[in-house]
Amino acid sequence: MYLKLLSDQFELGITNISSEELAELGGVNAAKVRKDLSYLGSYGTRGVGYDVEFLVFQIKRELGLTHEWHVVVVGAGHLGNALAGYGGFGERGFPVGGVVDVDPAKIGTVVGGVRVRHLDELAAVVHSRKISIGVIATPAVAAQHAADSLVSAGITSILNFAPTIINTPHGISVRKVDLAVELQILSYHEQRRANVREATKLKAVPGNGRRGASA
Amino acid sequence: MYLKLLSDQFELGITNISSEELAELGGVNAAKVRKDLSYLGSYGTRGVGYDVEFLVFQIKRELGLTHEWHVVVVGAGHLGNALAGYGGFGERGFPVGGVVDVDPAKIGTVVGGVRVRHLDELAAVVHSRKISIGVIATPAVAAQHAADSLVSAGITSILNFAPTIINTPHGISVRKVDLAVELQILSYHEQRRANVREATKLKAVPGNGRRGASA
DNA sequence: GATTGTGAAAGCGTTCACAGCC
DNA sequence: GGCTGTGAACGCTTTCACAATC
Repeated sequence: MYLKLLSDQFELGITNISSEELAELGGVNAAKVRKDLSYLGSYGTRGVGYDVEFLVFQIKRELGLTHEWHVVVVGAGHLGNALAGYGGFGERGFPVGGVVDVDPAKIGTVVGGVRVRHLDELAAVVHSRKISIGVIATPAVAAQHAADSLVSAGITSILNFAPTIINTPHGISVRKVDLAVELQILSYHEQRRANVREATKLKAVPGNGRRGASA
Repeated sequence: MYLKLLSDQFELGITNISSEELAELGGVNAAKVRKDLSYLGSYGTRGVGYDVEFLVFQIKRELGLTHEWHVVVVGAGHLGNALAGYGGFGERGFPVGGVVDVDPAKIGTVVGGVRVRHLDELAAVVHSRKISIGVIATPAVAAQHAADSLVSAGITSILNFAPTIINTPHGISVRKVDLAVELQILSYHEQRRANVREATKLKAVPGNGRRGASA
């Protein structure tokens, strides 16, 4: 959040910012901002504030965003195509270094600017392009095989879009984007809204108020 | 998490479960399980445990998952196609009730089992199919217009896949799936691994150990 | 005078421990 | 005896408040 806010401010030409201003932008407490930023080091100036550009650099350094991380996408279907062509990938420091699939019809086609190669060549692709992150964009049944192939190829960070949980050895970082869970959270909000509407409707009917109910 | 674990156990034929067993499965504390479940009501039986099927129903009821929530996908590109055809959508209670786009070439084609209609017809699609959740799968530049159209059509829950933040009136639930943030988290893990490798390498070189460093 | 950096206090979620119940 | 439900204890995160610094 700090990286996003500070980058935006820098784009707007703001060179210096106080914890109070930053807290306002992020909707959090100013003391929390100062304590959070203090973990990076003592980069503020008392009576002045923080240098926006310097802080952006320090946060990027901590997150490992001072250089690019190449990603390989496993699966050249609609999802693989969407991810490889996604505006937020290459532009934000994660260029697509490779796309692999098992479908002969897809191998050789160009997706996201790179030529699709066979899953069996994954290790070669990973090593020649210095790829460090793998993205699984296969159907559920192929996800575990994709994960095993990525681990064999030396990948230690995996982003899983398949609707199934993958098993990996200890030491591998896995993030799962679960669309069903996202929708479940939204459905919970919808359900609460429906409950409120229901309660309001009941209250509006005379004689239906709960007896003895206090404010 | 409880819903997932309990559903899995029910599939396996387990009809009763103790907080201890459930805690073990979820890798959490048994007291936490009991306290969490107590918010649903007192559905356990002392000396026995919880009825798995009953608990699954109660959790689903709380989350609003006892009936289906129809979704409309805005954007029939690769991402829209991937989402509409995603294994975790319809099967998990979120059938795709409509897909809309603005590209004349896409209108009329079939995506995820439904015919693509024009964005201008969104309100009609939403009302005729009783749709309550909108999914934005457009390029960044079109996302705000998509959001405005969804809100105008009466949608109150939006799942945003576009790489930009959308503005909505108060009372609208918005979830954003930010691929760049997912990758940033993985890059942080990679960076830490790289730091550890670096530190190990330095330690391995004789005479490079930090003087006065304790265990 | 303004703002940071940080000990101390407050707040909050988690865990313990046991009374209550089957 | 076994297990739940929950008040109390604990520990971590957030916020306050102010000395240190520009």
